[in-house]
Amino acid sequence: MKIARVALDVPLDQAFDFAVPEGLDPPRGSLVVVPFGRSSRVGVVVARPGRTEVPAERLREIARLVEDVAPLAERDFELLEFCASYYQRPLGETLHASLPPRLRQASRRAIKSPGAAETSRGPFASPVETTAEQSAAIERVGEGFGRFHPVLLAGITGSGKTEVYLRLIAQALERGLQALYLVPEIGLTPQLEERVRGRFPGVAIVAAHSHLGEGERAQAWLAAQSGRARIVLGTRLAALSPMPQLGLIVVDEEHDPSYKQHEGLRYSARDVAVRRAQMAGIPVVLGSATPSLESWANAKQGRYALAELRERAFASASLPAVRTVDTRADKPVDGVSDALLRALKARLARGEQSLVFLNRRGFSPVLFCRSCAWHSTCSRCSANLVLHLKAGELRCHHCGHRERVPARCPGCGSADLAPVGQGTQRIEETLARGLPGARIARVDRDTTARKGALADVLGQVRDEKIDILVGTQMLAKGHDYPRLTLVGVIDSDCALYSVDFRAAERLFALLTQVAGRAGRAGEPGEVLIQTDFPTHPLYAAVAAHDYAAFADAALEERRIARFPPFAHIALLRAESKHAGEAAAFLRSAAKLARAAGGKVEVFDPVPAPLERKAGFDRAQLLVRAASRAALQPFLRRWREALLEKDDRRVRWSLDVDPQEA
DNA sequence: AGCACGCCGACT
DNA sequence: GTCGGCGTGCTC
Repeated sequence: MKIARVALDVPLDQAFDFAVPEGLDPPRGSLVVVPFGRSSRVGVVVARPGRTEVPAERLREIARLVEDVAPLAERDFELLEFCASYYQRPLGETLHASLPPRLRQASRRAIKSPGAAETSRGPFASPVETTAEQSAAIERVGEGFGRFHPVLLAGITGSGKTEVYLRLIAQALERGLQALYLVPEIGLTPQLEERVRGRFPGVAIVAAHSHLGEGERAQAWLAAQSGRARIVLGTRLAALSPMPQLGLIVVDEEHDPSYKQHEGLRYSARDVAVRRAQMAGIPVVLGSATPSLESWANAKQGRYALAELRERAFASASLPAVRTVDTRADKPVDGVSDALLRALKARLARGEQSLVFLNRRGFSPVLFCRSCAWHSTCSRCSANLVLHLKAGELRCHHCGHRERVPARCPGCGSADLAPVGQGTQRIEETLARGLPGARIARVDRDTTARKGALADVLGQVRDEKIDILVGTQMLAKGHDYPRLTLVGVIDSDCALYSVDFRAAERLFALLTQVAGRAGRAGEPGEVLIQTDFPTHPLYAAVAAHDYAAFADAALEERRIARFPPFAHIALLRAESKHAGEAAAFLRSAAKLARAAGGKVEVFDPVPAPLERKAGFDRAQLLVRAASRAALQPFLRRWREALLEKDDRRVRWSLDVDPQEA
């Protein structure tokens, strides 16, 4: 009897054996439909053992192959095996995470198969000349075709990194290879997709991201897997899409935190991309104006090649002048300092556009009672409820809970309730009051919930129907505004005293990115950062446009603290509805870890940054090792021990290379 | 994860 | 007397 070992989308480490029916002989990597329990599921054949331990009466038969899907190629399969092993997740779950939702369904509608498209192999003309720096970068990467060749492309905003990517992709296509182009976010910015399509006429290009419909997702995946698609342009999920002739990987904005998945298989698409390039023996370009400290250290230590773009691609575009506004002297009124208000007025008078950036939506982050010190808190989370004045609601930004704004204090009955602090709504209101006649648009998750709403606003900005944009970090990413000459930053100091070890790195990246929005088309840009710490070295480095100075100082701090990239860490997260049980679980997990120890340092369990979320008590436990080689086998042993003592009242997960710790 | 089974509390 | 809470075990 023929046997197939099948991995299913269940959080179990083992695969399940099935009998293979007459006439079928599915190789490893095949997608099959199997009866499981009382339902039918899609599984992936992970092995074809000669025999099975499962008694014949319990062995069930594979129902059928999943139609129209070729088996996963061995190289793609091995990448997913690596991910499962490295990120400590069951193989079945990992394989399924890489499949588009529609292919995971045992019964589904047919997927429209696009005809075999002719695809152009170039040569592809470029509409622009490259600078000497760009040419050097292209050469630096291009010499690595056909071998593993990781390159960090560190290029200031506006230095023309995209042109470098496109020229390299052209080279890959001309060699008959596929290219994978990863970006942090694509569903909201169709411009890039248009640009890529415009650049490669006649080439089959697919986008892969979570904003696609299920049918489109499945089609894109199949096109990538069959080799029909020559360019896959996508977000982190595209890092796992199968590509038989992959010849080049580009990871744009490689420092961006959205490359890390925060649930299930907690992979870093950037790290997976590098590993994938290594397995396939191909070049990978990591591009950023503010590289992650990991990549910067890799480049400095020679593990990655380094290509730098220090000048803007258009000589006319100078870097913006970045200045701090000392908010101890120039006290902001309702969030806005006099200096910022005056600068905005000057732009209005000149018919230029401005952007005011504040990473907090809503009207004010808390409602406060002046007679009894009551303040609005979420009953299910350890967080304040944010006042959303227009909606007349208090909302929790962590669990989604909402309630009506009380007319009187729930604590003492006083009517003296005051909004404390600023959100984007309040800044919008402050500016409308201070700048009568200005055309202001707010852009945050609340105003862009509707599909296409963001594109509409950005269109209005382009058509110069908007004078001032107020918004959250949604505005920081990739859009170009030719008439925008001023960026105001309202309150970024909170990141300076965050407990998160990456907070400074993220703030530097964010400020550099928003600063890059100012003054692109020949007009000089200005950036005003409101702060209580105008002489802080981080702001000084942002003002000097000196990433290297910031990064080298930050790396030195990491070295002293023995944090990544000078150590490798993992976080065991636990949560429970029952008070204290998450912490208790972690205490015994720490004991197990110390027993299994070896070269791994085990910290004490601590409450999670958001200690209570949606009614769950949350805690975490950090472990640290000098190298991946020391950490990985420890994690494997530890996880097995934790699975043994599994307590269903506690949900737990391991986060390898966590973003926060 | 789902889904069944099974054993104790408050209600049509 | 039952409905249903969640603790436990199992899925080839």
